[in-house]
Amino acid sequence: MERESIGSARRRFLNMCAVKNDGDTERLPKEQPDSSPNDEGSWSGSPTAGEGVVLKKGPWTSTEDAILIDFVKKHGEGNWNSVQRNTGLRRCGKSCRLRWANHLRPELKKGALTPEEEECIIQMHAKIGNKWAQMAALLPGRTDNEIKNFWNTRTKRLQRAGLPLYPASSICSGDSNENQLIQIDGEFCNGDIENSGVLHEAMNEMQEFGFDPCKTTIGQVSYAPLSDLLSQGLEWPYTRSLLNQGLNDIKRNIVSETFLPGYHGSLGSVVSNFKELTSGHSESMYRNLGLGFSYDADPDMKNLLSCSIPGSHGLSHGNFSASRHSAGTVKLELPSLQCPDTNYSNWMTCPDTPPYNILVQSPGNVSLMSDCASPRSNGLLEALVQESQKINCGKNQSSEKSSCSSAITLSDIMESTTVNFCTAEWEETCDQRSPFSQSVDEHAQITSNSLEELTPKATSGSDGKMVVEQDSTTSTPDTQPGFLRPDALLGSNWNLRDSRRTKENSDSFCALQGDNLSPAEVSLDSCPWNSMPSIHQVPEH
DNA sequence: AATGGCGCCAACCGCGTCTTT
DNA sequence: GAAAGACGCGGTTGGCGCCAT
Repeated sequence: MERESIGSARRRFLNMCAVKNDGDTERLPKEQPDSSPNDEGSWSGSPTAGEGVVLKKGPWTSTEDAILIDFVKKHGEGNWNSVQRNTGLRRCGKSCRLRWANHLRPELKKGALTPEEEECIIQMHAKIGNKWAQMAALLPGRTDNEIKNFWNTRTKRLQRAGLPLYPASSICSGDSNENQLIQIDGEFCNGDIENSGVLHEAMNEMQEFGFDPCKTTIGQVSYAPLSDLLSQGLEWPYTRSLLNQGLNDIKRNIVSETFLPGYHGSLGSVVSNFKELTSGHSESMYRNLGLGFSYDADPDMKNLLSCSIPGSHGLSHGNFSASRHSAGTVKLELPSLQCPDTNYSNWMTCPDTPPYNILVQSPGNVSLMSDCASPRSNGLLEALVQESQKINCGKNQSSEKSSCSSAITLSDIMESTTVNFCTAEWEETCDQRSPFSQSVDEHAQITSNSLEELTPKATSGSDGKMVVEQDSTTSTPDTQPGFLRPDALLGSNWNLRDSRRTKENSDSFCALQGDNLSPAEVSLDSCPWNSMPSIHQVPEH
C-alpha cells in the first residue's frame, strides 16, 4: 500500500474516530437551526414543494435525520417525496433518499475503506468503469458516493503524480489457472472421478467465460477460493448441483453483465443454493436443474455440512488449505472498525485477540474459510463478495453476537432472512446495549420459533449445530452515544419490512446471478455472515 | 500565526430509467 | 401507448480539516 494511501486512510480513520466520538453520523455544520425556514440562508433560493414550502438545502441536522429515520421506520424506504408531506421535513425526496442511502442506513459501514476494499474498487473500476452503484452493491456497507469519492480522490492524486490508475497488480493474470485447476481437481476428486470431471468442466467453463476461479494474488491478501466451499464437506450431489447452478448463472451473466459473472454466479449461487439446500425446497431446485439427484432432507445434512471438527476439511484429505485455524474455529473480522484503538499502521497486523473474538464453528464458515495464504486461492473480489455476504448476512446473527455464546443451526441462519440485516453494523462495532440488540434478539427468537416448525431442532454443538461464540468481554467499547445512533433512533421495533433496500440487494444480486432464482432465494441477507471467511492479511513489510 | 494546497466528504444537480396512471 | 411521477445513477461542487510552508 502506497504511503499516500495509508496517509489518506489514516486521515479517514481519524475522521471515523471523530465521527464515533461525536456520536453523530457525520461532520455537521455549525448547527443549522431547522426549526425555522427564516433563520438560515440555505433556505433562500431553494426549490419549493408542492404546497409552496421552501425546501431546505445543505447539510442535514440531527433533527432532520431523526425525522427521516422515523419516517423510514414507519413507512419503509421509498416514497421519498412523501417524506416532506408526511413529516414536514423541508427536504425534497431526492435529498431524503440520498441522506438515507448514504448516511442513515443502519447497515452502512462507517470508517475508512480497507485496503482490500480499495483494491477491489480498483479491480472493479478496471472492469466496469464508473459504475459506482454496481461497485457499492458488492461492497456492502459502502455507498456509491463513498466509492466515487474515493476514486475521484485517488484519480486526482495519481494523475498529479503521473502514475497509472491501474497498477499492474490489479490486472489479473491467469497464467497459473491450469495448474490451479489441476490442483483443485486433485483436491476435489478424492477418488470421485465424476466429481473431478464435472468440477473441472465447471471451472473450465468459468474460465471460458472470463471468470478466474483461482484468482491470482492481488497485493498480499489471500482469500478462500470457491473450491474451499466445495471441498468442505459438501457431498457431491450437492456440490455438483451448486456448481451447475453457478455455471448457468455465470453464463447468463456473462451475456447480460460485463462484470464479474463467475464471481457472482459461483459464490452467490452457491450461497443461495446453500440456502435452498437447507430450506427444504431443494428437491424442486434439483428438478428444475434437470439433475437426477435425489434430495435427501435428512437433517444429517447439517452434519454433512458441518466442518467444525478440528482438522476436518470435508473431502480434502491432502494438500488443500495450507493453513487452518486450530480447533476449527475461525475469527471473524470486519475490515473496519475492528481495531478502533489501533492506528492505521497497525491495521494490517491486527492483534491476535481482536475486539470481537467471535469463534465460529459453522459449516459454511469453515468451508469457505481457506484462511491461508494459498497462492492459488487468492480472489480479492471473491473474498469481498464473501465479505459482503458476511456483512449482509451477519445481520442475521446479531442476536447470537449479542450473547456470550449461543448455538444456532444452519437452518437458523439460512432461514433467518427476516432478521433485520441492517443491525449488524452496530452490533459488530458497538455495544449490546443498543435497542437493536433486543429487537434483533426478539426477532431472531421469532424466526427461530417459526423455524422449529420446519426443521428438526438440533440440540447441542456436537450434533451438527453450529456454535457461535463471542467473547463479549472483549467487545469494542461503545464510544457512541446510543441515543444518536441510527439504531437507537430507529427504536427497538425497527423493521425493515419490505424495504426497497432489501429488495434492491436481492434484485441486484439476482440480476448478477441470473434470473432463475427469485430474490428471496438469493437475497444477500439470507446467507450466513458467520459462515463466510474472513480476510486474512499479510502484514506489509 | 497565517496561508495555501490538498484530501475528504456531504450534498446538489441533471439526466436516464423505471413505474404508475 | 403516452404522460407524469418516482427513483437511481453519475458528475460536480463546496465546505471543512489537516498539513506543509
